[in-house]
Amino acid sequence: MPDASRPVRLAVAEDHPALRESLLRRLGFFSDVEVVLVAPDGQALVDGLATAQVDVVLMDIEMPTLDGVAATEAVARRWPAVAVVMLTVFEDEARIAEALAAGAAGYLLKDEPAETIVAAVLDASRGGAPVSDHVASTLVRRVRTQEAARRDAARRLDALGLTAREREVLTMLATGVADDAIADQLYLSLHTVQSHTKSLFRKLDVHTRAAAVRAAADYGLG
Amino acid sequence: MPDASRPVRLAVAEDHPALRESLLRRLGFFSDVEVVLVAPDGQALVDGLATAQVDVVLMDIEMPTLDGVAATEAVARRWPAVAVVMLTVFEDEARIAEALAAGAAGYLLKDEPAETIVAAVLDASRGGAPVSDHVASTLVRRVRTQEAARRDAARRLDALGLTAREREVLTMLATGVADDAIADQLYLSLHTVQSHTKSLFRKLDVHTRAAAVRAAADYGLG
DNA sequence: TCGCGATTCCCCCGATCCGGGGGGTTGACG
DNA sequence: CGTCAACCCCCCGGATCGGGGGAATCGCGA
Repeated sequence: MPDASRPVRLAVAEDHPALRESLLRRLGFFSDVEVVLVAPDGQALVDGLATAQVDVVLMDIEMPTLDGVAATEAVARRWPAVAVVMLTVFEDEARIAEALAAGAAGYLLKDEPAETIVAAVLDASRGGAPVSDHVASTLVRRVRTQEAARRDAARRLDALGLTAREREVLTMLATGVADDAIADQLYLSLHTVQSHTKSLFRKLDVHTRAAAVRAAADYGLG
Repeated sequence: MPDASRPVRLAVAEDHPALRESLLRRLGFFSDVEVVLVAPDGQALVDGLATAQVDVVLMDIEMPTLDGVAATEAVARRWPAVAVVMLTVFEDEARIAEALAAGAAGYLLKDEPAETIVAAVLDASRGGAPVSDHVASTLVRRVRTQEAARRDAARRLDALGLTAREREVLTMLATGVADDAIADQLYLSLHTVQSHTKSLFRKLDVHTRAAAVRAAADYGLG
């Protein structure tokens, strides 16, 4: 963990020579970051990290020998204290999610001015999650869509008019448990559980247990 | 849609008088936003929007008569061109997701300086999704967790060593379709499908069709 | 007070499923 | 050229499922 009194020790992984030099030159104007490692590909970065003391990595995605996502995964596994910030031209949701899942702390687009990149590096070194505006917008859209779908599913589930007991039985049924096991766990007769499942099938408009499990999953149960 | 030549027309919904006045005073120093509507609760905001021309709303969450989330939902439904930016002390993921699902364009925490709030309002008026650093961090964490879980599920699915045909059958089975229907759709004999499902049950380590559907859902199929 | 829905329990029966078993053909890979 | 995995087909018996009845109790609101 760096403290505020010394510059953040930075590694840069970028295969394109011109972009790399341009980035290094622009970073050179800032005294609060110090580039201590430069790598033309992911493998070189991982090798270099074995000896260099690094706080933050600025990571390109498209690189030979070991791409940015795989390199991020390797760094996150072997040096969990190192914060990786992606710096790339790709702004699609899949790529962003992939990088974050691999363990990236932040995600910047390459058109950011140097001040923003430096601020992001400092933020990441303090445990923050710096993202470009456009990336934040993508994340917001993703969460919005997911959450709206979840709420809509819950609303449709409510609209089915299930009783409390039916909902309870459905929740267990949704996990793949058989009727007799449900009966045991709810202290009911097998006949009673079958009676409830019959009502459930009618209300869910399904005719097989498997379809009921599927429907329950679609409604967000389990 | 506002253009750059005129100030952004802003509405403020905040029930706490002192906070509201403080916010209005601080916003007053900026010429690129103009507060055209002030409401002490969600209902008053919605009523006011019927007559006022507003580009962006700064919305508190805890308010009487109509809370910020419900008000956001109402605004998003009736005036989809109006961008709502939450401005609140709540920073928990559930609250953030709820607000975004309701249609909020951005989400700011109340300790932001006035410059940041104004910049966020301008961003929102241009279709952006302004979020405080801490909120971005929460969104990143959420996406990271989800995506990592998804990838892990896919990895475990691969580890099962299903054949292409089995995977195909499982995908259909997971939707609740019966064996004979699977046979029809894949141009197979019922016996063949049953043969595949037997292998699937063994590899998935389940003993009922319902549990298989459940397992498939857990592995991210469907 | 009356009725209605929710909950619980029970019976029956045909269709389907589950888990064994058995084989045959093809194609890839050593 | 063998062999092994994948794919396909078949049989059967016991268990379960799905759908059809009916009935008693209880609580809550009309």
